[in-house]
Amino acid sequence: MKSDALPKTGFLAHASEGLIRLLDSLAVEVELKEGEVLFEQGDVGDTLFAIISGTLEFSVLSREGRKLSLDVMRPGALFGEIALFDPGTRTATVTALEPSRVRGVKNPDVLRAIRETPELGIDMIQLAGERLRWMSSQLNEQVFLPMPARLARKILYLTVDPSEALSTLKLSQAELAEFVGATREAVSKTLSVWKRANVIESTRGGLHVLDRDALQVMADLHQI
Amino acid sequence: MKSDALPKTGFLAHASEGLIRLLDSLAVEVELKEGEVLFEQGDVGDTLFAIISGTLEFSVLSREGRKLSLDVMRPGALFGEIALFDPGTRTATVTALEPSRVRGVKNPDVLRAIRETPELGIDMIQLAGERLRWMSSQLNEQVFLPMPARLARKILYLTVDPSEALSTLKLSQAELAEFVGATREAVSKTLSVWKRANVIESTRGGLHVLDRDALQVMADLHQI
DNA sequence: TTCGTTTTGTGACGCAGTTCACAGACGATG
DNA sequence: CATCGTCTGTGAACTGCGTCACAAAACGAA
Repeated sequence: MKSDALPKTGFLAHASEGLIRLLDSLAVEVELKEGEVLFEQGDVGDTLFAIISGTLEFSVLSREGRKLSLDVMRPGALFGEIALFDPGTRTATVTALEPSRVRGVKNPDVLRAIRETPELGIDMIQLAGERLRWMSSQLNEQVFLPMPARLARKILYLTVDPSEALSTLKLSQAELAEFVGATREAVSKTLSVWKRANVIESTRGGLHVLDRDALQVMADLHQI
Repeated sequence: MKSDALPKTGFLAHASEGLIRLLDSLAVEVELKEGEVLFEQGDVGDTLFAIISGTLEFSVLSREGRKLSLDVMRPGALFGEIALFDPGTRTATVTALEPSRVRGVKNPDVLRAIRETPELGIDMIQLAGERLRWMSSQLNEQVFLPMPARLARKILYLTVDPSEALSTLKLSQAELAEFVGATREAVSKTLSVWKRANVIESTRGGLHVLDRDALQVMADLHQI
């Protein structure tokens, strides 16, 4: 079961000992294949997860099945905290982008642990705070920024990963479009312009950032 | 200072004793005039607030000064929880819509109280969970729903208040537009249609809901 | 190599909402 | 009651982006 140690990256990098212990002792490990769904928006769930290895996608769905991807989560990330204390349905869908392993702790176990170790409660509130801040920024971008600015931001955000060499992003234009909340065609047209301006270069199923500063400018510009 | 007892509505209705005691003993009361800003997006803040009386507006701003109003908060509501444990700036602006009184507790006091009474930490996490769920639904609506559906939803949401008689909403069309994330003109045109269909009636600076069910339908329709 | 499939590139067209520009309507205030 | 500022209604023009409709690459498999 507990095949590997917890990564010391992401949220876990600065988590309290109580949380580490909780994840080490009471967690159940789950293995996910590429493309497999851990949970879906609307499911009832009472489990908090930590990523041991792999990358998972975090997205929300409209009633008609349109999808808005919000984040790619990496080892050390914690998620699923909403459903923990507020009994209800999941507000997002989490899918494995590659073979991954996560560890889950259930509601009652976390509650018990918090009553024993209040520090753990503070950890959880901090986690919720970060998520809230993040959601708030997403709402802001989606509402106020035009598509090209959102695209530039997502590309910048998704390529800050230190593990990836040279700012490469391996997402198809269709997937990128889901992150940006636009159509594949619109994304394709904007990327074409940026390619001609030597801001990025692209291959089938991926793209390189050549001029980060130029993208930074696009991200702030609210017209073209 | 503590001129009044805490209301037993909103989040405070089901809050733990520890939270009530915290707000009764360590909180500082603040009086707000109509239109006064309690805190602004970008401010640094470390205070959690509870509304004693009045109504406050919760909104986010774009860099260019465009505003998206998200909620009207009433007595018993708790807010400002993000900045509590995650040292950073406020993600929203809170303004008094009428003369109001709020009580605030500072970060260190809450932290100390949580370490003494873990139950309080669970309260806070639950609050954060509710807020997260709410933000998530807002993001969903803003991204996926066309303007008339968003308008119908906001009207329905803002008129569920039991204290107001007969589903009256006292907001100008310009203010409503800020809630919906659209222009005043667009809102005006949609309201005109609904008036002609006897779904609502409107006066200067306010509106009555006549046919809640019809609005309900509009809120779900994704076209027209 | 030669298919078949999945991605990418682009154009034509439509439409929801914005912007701009007024014209009335209402309610305060002198 | 006359006037002024703030709301409301509505049209015309513009536009960003979605929808539709292909064509051209890129890649895998046979």
